[in-house]
Parts: sequence; C-alpha cells; structure tokens
Amino acid sequence: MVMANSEILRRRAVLPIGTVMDLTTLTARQIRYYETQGFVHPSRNAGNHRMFSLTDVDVLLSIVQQRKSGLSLGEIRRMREVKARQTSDSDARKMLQDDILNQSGFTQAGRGPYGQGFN
DNA sequence: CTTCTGACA
DNA sequence: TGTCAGTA
Repeated sequence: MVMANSEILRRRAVLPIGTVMDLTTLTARQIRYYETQGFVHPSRNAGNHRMFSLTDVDVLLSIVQQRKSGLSLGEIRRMREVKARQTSDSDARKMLQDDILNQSGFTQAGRGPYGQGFN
C-alpha cells in the first residue's frame, strides 16, 4: 500500500472540533454524530478532546455537499461503501500488475496470491 | 475558554 | 438536532 508524504500529513489529527466547525459549517453535535456513524475517526488528545485530520474535514465537507443535493445519511454511507470496494479492487489490480512485472507470484501456474474475482 | 458525555424535548 | 448540566 503506497502512501505519499502528503497523504500521511493529511491523515494526521491536529484540528480541534472548533476549527472543524468553522471549516465545515457543521455544529459540534453533528460532527460528533457523524463520528458515531463511522464517517470520521478523530483521535483524542491528553484531555480527551477530539483531534481531526484534514482527511476527516474532506469527508465532512463531502457529507455537507451530498446532503445539500438531497441524499440521506444512509445513502451517503452506501456511496462510501461502494467507493471503498472500487478502491480495493483497483489496489488489488495494481498489486497483481506489480507481481507480474517483477515475476513474483504466478510461478506455479494457476491461482494467484490474491485468489479469484478481480479484473 | 473549549470540549466532553448524557439526557430531554 | 438543539440545548442544558456538570466536568475535565
């Protein structure tokens, strides 16, 4: 699984809920609720206060947009799940290609190291 | 001062 | 969801 420095930085939890409220126009109540629904995963600091990452903010912003376009939270959750599967598949395809390129795996003809179902 | 959890309308 | 209470 590749991850650029920028991605690592985007995942670092450094924003208090107050800042996230300003950035997303959401109330603390809504942000905490979305956390219970599994949309964002803020970490906690020494004082048990939530600390959000830029990735969390992106997710929250997309929720704000999707809600404006009429989608329910449940529908938004489904969209998230579908995209997660598509990402997994493309990641798996990439892993298979890498294996083919460096001649690892598929040495005994037959099933690859990732089983069937892809491509 | 900011945030947290639990609870009620 | 908003809001109030009592904390940390």
